[in-house]
Amino acid sequence: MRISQLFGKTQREIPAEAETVSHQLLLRTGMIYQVSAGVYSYLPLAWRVLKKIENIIREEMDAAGGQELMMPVLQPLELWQETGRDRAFGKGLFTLCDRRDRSLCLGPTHEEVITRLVSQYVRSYRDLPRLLYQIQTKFRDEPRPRAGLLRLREFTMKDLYSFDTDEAGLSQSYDKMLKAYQNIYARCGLPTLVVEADSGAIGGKDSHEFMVITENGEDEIIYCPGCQYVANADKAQSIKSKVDSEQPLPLEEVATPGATTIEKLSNFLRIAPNRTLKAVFYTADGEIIFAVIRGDLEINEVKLKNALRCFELHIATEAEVTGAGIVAGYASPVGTRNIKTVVDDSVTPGVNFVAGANKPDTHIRNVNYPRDFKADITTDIAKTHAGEGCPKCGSKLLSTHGIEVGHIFKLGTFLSEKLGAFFTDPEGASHPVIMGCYGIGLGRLLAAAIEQNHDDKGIIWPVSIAPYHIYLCPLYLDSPEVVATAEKLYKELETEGLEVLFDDRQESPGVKFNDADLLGIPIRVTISPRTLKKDSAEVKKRSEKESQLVPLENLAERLKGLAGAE
RNA sequence: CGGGGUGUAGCGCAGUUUGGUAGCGCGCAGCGUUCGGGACGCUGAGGCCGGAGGUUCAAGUCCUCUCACCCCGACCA
Repeated sequence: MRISQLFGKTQREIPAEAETVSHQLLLRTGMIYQVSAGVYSYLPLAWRVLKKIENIIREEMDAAGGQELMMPVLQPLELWQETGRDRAFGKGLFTLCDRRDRSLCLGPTHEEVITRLVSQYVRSYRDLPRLLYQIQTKFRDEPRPRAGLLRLREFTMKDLYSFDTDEAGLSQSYDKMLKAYQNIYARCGLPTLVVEADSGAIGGKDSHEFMVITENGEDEIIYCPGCQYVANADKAQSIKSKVDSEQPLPLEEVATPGATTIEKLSNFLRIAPNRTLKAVFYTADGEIIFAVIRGDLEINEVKLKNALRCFELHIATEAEVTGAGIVAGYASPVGTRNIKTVVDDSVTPGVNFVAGANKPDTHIRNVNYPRDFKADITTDIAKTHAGEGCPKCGSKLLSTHGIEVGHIFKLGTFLSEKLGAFFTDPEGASHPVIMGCYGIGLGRLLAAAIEQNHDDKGIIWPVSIAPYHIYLCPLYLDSPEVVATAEKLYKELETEGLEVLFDDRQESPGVKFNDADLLGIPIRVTISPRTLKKDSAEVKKRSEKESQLVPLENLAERLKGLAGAE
């Protein structure tokens, strides 16, 4: 490709819109153009990269036994109502009406469609297992699209769905995908970490995420230096510090004017925060919920949401709280009736906690579970922080950040049951098909690759996903010899199957070199009167500082080796 | 949805306080001199000042309403 003909231009200045490195570089290189929040056009360079990523994914899916198919973006809302997941996605679902006033949605994913499809064609255990996948545009009305391609409303995703007869089969499918995913990231030049994850709106049990570790990633990862434990902070558990048990003492009111926070309360009463109870109100699908946790801990809303099995959860508004007859700042589980209460397991050992009294400026001492209050649910709803003890080995946990570039789930049977995907076993009995699903966002992968591979000059593409292999860079185009050599080499290299970006522009060396670095093409080949004196070209890898002179004679061969080798 | 911010040429910005002919740098076009890490000179093109309504002799600037985008929080590939 001749740069003079290429659609798209590099930009010298950093667009004000962009804060993330990948976003800045994608804009500066002229690879993407924003159409609307979280919606982009992909220019030729970006599209080439995306197609390469897509092909790597396709090859690995096929190698793992996947069969590619295609399903629609436009889906009847009814299908989503059948599984109830229209509510799970909530406002994230793009919905619309057709001319007959039928409700449709733009598919945020395709489990419903494929499960219905499978229900039609899978009848017997002989039809299983199956691994089906598609690479398709998906739509999610994200509350906040951001960081260029890292969080989009319209994005391309590869989704594979597995269908098995039993748990062992599901585990096999799951492992196959886990390995296939590791191959994909390795081939894309992206080191990733496999992390235990929460399954969110997709639902299901086991779930892992693939994380690219970068300090500015939006996910927090908790990991253990002592063992193999790694988990998303939303999911991570830890050993909660212990507070010595005591003999339960009788309840006792105490005046605590102005002590509306745990900090003020513990200062006022001169007790450690872990001897107090923190009470937080939430509204879960419209119902007021009471969450109780030890004062030194915080509530993890993802865990709380899972415990409640609700669709929508937010901290209760003041109106919602007072409407339920509760005094904010002095709320207490003691004596609270008719409100569903979720209690963190840190609270259950009795240690004479201080809790609110449900009246202004008053707390109660010596509150103990279950003597003084009841819990509808007792489980772990605490945020896990670095520094706490690893749940597996007890070492101190550490934390880092990452970008989620893939997510795999064991779904089980809830979708197949609801959508009627059953098979008959050898004994003639009917069972729901056991499902798994496995997703990778292509744009996100591309952005993560840039986050991971760049310097202050620009992108440093891994060869496997680079838009071109070679940046052919002739200097001094007023020299006929330079032009002739470059033109000849351009044809030669392309004949050899190398992908060449030919900088045929009449620009100064500085401009060309800077663009070469910005665009991050793995190998730069410079031709100038200086190199021609030695019948050579200068070859420089983007990833290395040093260049070398290579004789023109077998240059094509040498370059082929370089491009293939990485 | 809550909080913060920004909309003026393709990009980065000034101008808004105090209303009075819309500016700068980069980029773009032409000519010339240059040329191994974003060269220089001259000439030129390019603007519904995000949109609507209002105040005024006069609005980029003042008032009202609105829209879009970015950033921080709750969601996710």
